[in-house]
Amino acid sequence: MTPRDTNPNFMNGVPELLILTLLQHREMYGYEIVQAIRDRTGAVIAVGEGVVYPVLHGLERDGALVSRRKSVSGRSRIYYAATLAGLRRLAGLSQSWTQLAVAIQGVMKGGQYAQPIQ
Amino acid sequence: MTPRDTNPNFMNGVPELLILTLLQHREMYGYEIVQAIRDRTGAVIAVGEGVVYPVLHGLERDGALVSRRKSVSGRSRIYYAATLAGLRRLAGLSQSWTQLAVAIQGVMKGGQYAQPIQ
DNA sequence: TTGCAATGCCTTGAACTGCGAGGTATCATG
DNA sequence: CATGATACCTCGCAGTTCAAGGCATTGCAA
Repeated sequence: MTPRDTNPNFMNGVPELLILTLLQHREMYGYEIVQAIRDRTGAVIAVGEGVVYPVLHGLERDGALVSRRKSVSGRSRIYYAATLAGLRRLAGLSQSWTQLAVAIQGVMKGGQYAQPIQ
Repeated sequence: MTPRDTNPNFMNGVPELLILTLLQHREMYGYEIVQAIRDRTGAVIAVGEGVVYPVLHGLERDGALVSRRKSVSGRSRIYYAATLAGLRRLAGLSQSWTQLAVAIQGVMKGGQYAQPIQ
């Protein structure tokens, strides 16, 4: 039922991977996640709120995350934490990504697979 | 004018990267490229002809590739070779991809960038 | 010889993701 | 009191990729 499962598009799902990775150990809220991704990647990856919030909602709908409202110094925030299903999902995404990166790296390094010209 | 340049989508362009990488040293034809990508990635990446041919046409239109018709054992093939512009484009894509992979790797490995909690 | 698989080219429509732009509200600072 | 930062959200577009199909030829097998 989840569209992500029916579509074998090999590239997508990186925002989801990053978000789950960040939520792996401690709970965070949306706005914080946006900045964490920007900061930790040296602004190489800068996913906006228009990406993060829908992903958070989708993951919660799928039971990969749970949320709770919390007020911190007069600010109302929605903290998200990974569930067991979320961690499992992370494991899958993580493996897929590694596999992909290795495959691409392999083609780029190239040489060893190159068949002799003619 | 090239749509690829106006869209800051950080994920895309992998088929293009792979194709230019393969054409870096020797000319190949579309059908061959499809299989080369499948073979060299251990079927981790399996872009179809519906992906490869449009990319080839676009790259040729942009002057990154040149094509020539060739008949080999009764088969008519269109061989593509990278131009200087194509090699420059490959260099850019290659760097972008590496940057992206490193950034994601960094978040996944995690720890070292993590700001102290509190 | 007749059919099927592989080779080789191509296009089309749909799907999905990701993005910018915009909207709301609160708080702190100048 | 106005501006920027915080914090949430949604909408509709755009771009990439994909599956599915169509066409023609070759070669092999039944």
